[in-house]
Amino acid sequence: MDKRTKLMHTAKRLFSEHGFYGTATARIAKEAGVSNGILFHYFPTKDELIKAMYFDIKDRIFHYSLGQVYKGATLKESIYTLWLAAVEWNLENPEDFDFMLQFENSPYYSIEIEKSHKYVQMSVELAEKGIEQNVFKHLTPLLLFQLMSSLVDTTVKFLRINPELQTDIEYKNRLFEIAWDAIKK
Amino acid sequence: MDKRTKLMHTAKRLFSEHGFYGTATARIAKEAGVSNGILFHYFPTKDELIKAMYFDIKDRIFHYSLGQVYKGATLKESIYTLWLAAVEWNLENPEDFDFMLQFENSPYYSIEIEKSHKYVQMSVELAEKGIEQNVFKHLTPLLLFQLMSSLVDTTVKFLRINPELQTDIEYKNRLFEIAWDAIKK
DNA sequence: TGAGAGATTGACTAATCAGTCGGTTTTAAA
DNA sequence: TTTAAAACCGACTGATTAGTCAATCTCTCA
Repeated sequence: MDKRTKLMHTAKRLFSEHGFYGTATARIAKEAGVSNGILFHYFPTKDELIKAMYFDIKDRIFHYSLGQVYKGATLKESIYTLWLAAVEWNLENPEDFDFMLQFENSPYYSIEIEKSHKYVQMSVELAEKGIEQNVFKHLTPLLLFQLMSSLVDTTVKFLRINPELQTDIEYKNRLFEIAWDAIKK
Repeated sequence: MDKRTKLMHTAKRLFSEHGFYGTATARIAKEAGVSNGILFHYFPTKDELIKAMYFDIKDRIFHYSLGQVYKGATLKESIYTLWLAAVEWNLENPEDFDFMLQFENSPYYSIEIEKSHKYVQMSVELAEKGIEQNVFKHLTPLLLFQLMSSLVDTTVKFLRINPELQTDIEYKNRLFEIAWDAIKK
């Protein structure tokens, strides 16, 4: 693993555990087993490191999710697949999940950053389709996406403290119905 | 206004603007117009200050909300009243809202802290009632509350970037239906 | 082989930070 | 009026911080 990746892994772990505030750059470098200088070689500032990590995580969840949906699926099937992919990815990557929550609720975050990512753009397009087909409530597509996202987050938080339910696909389906009922007409 | 309150006001503004990380205690004291020492007289550590602010905000939103619900209301009416109270309170107190989002998604937060507050306890009791009456989905009461909360947050974020909709009560009712559909059976 | 570019080091620094402390003023009750 | 506690001040400190830099190493390709 190259040092840039090592740094991001270590940073993710420390940030999710101690927050942006509680994590010194020197500590990241030390625990990653690299020199202090190389951190600033790859990431000019601590903020750049944080932002780079955000885009890296979004990229990974995007490619993971995209691999799951298939062409012939109905709208509800597609939404279900994306919902489930998001839930499971976040459960399997708890540090990424914690990092994202912190980042998206910090002053770093803005609506421009959110809109700039393909993952959001794809989801918004899907929302538009659902509205056109009169399946979704007639609301701003971006809002529908944000509602879904926040329900995914809440679901993940809940399944994290109830791990015995994580393998119960029947229960997960019931959790999906919450999100579906929220946006469907 | 006493100095303790002044400090909390200033801290809230600075934290919501620059985050916990970006706000020095010395700056809080300076902009509050008090000495550095008095901050640590009232709050032994920066963390204590942050936690005290959390409980203060929860208290205020709790008393505000409680004043709105009336005895004879149906379950849906009560939920609507609480939903609307939360949305409007957060819109009117954007700094409190930003602070809460940051806090609740930071490593400071835990499920124990959440459960410890009366606001949460009251909401959970209401959720239990809804489940008993077969009006809500049969899920953990705490989960139903958390779902509602996250939908309130998303709604507030949305109304913040669309201020022209903030006075449109008809539109707000449609936004409430999202949350209602999510939890109702 | 050699030259140039990028990767890597770790000691270093200037600034900033949370928290302390010795002392003064204000408050309120006795 | 006395007294003691609480409020208050701001200079101070030791630790920590993000970020720099001059030097060395490693890789690549001509």
